Amino acid sequence: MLRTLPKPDATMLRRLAMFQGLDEAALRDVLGAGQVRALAEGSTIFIQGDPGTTCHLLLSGRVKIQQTGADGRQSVIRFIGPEEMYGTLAMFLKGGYPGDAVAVTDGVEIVWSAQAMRALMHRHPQIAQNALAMLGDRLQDLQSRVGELSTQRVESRLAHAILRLVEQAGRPRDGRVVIDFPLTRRDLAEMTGTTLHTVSRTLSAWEGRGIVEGGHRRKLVVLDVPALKAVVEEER
Amino acid sequence: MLRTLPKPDATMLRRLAMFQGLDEAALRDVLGAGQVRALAEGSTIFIQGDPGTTCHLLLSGRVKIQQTGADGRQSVIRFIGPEEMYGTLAMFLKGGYPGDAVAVTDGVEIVWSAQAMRALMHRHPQIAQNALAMLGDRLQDLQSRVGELSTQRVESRLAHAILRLVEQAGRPRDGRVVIDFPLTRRDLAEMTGTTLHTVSRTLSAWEGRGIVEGGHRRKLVVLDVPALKAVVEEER
DNA sequence: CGACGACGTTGCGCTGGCGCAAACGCGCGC
DNA sequence: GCGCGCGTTTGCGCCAGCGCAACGTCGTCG
Repeated sequence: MLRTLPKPDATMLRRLAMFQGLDEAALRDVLGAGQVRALAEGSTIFIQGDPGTTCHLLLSGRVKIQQTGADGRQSVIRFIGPEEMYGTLAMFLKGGYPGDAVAVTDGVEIVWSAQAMRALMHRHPQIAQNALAMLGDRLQDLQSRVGELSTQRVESRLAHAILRLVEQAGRPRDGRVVIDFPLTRRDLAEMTGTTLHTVSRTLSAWEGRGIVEGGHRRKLVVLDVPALKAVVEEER
Repeated sequence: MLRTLPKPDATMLRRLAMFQGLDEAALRDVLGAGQVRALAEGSTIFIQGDPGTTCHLLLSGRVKIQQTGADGRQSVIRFIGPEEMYGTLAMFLKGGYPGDAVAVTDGVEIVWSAQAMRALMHRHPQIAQNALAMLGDRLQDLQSRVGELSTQRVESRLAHAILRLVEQAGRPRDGRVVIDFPLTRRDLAEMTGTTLHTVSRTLSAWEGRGIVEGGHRRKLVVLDVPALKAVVEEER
């Protein structure tokens, strides 16, 4: 598993927000500083609280970031898809990684040591600028979620969460949208701040109305995206 | 109001996380690029959605950052106290300022244009690094609040919010802690994602138990900090 | 191939907290 | 000094959603 895999083309990095505005040579420099490795489904990549010593770029597969609160309650912070970075800010945080990272499917990623990334940022200040902009976006996103959590009701929040997943990981397939990685009711509950019971009930109701189709685990099919959007908009 | 006021000592900046690790000359450079100005109670400093063209450092007084959601619902993001910066990330955000900033008391601040701040970051890369670390902290804080909002109940959230205020703006006064800037029940409600009714009820209850003392508006006195902490910890 | 375990579904009762509504008190402006 | 208005308090009814619990279903491993 720790065997080094062949590296992808440096031009791939150009698509990433993190490496915007870098020239060819810089991209090769960036790529050269990282290690490619495989991720096995279910394996833990880093653990909440550990000092942030790595930066990750997922090439394929899917990774779940989850947090355990002081009271032991879990919450799912986000899902990472191909060509997304994660664990990047931990190197700047006193508390280390803010959550656990677990591979929910097999996958491949590039890893940089925090040291290497710091050196890269030093050699190419544009990266730090980009990181700042990305963090800003994340912050904004989180802030909107705070607003959402406190004002919307469960149904809206769930609809919103699923729409995010559709946006990020949805695979259109003759009119429907398929989210085909292991996504439990518990995950959805922890993403929306509710219980798996309520998620199950709501999803059942939607299934009855032809909005979604819940395969039993590891698959969620959205039949009617507009209907979900309607649920989000729904005034109380 | 737009009259330029005398600038404070450059060494003051050294206390700020944003300017850690800068030498004397750099601090003077930073200070020189900003403008000092007065803030009148009730005045609006910037408006949600406007392009982020300024960075602010509050010297005295108190500023409230609030957000209006798509559904028109308001939420209070945070309160700014002396020696805190705000509006700093808006220059990196596509959406401009993420919220409105309103002075809740008279005050004095330093303002930099986004241009000037960008130039400063370019001349002193350490500032960008510091900004990254600060953003990271903010992100972490927000993430914990997301968890809190979704799992804790109103009472805990309210207690937590008040404790934050005590921490940040509390003035110890013979055993009690006084928060002496205009803080309405509505503000507290919008900070904790509840209604002013529930806040009022809860505060009344606490008043009965000798935990707080609610002056009618513009003042909140916390008599028993440990009791509040106990409320936060309280298992369901 | 049978049993176990993880995940999902559903019913039921309870309650925290919201919406509505009315009354009150403090401070401000006239 | 008087009245008006904002902020607050409090009562009441209601319902979304949680906790508990039992049951169903699928995948897996011995």
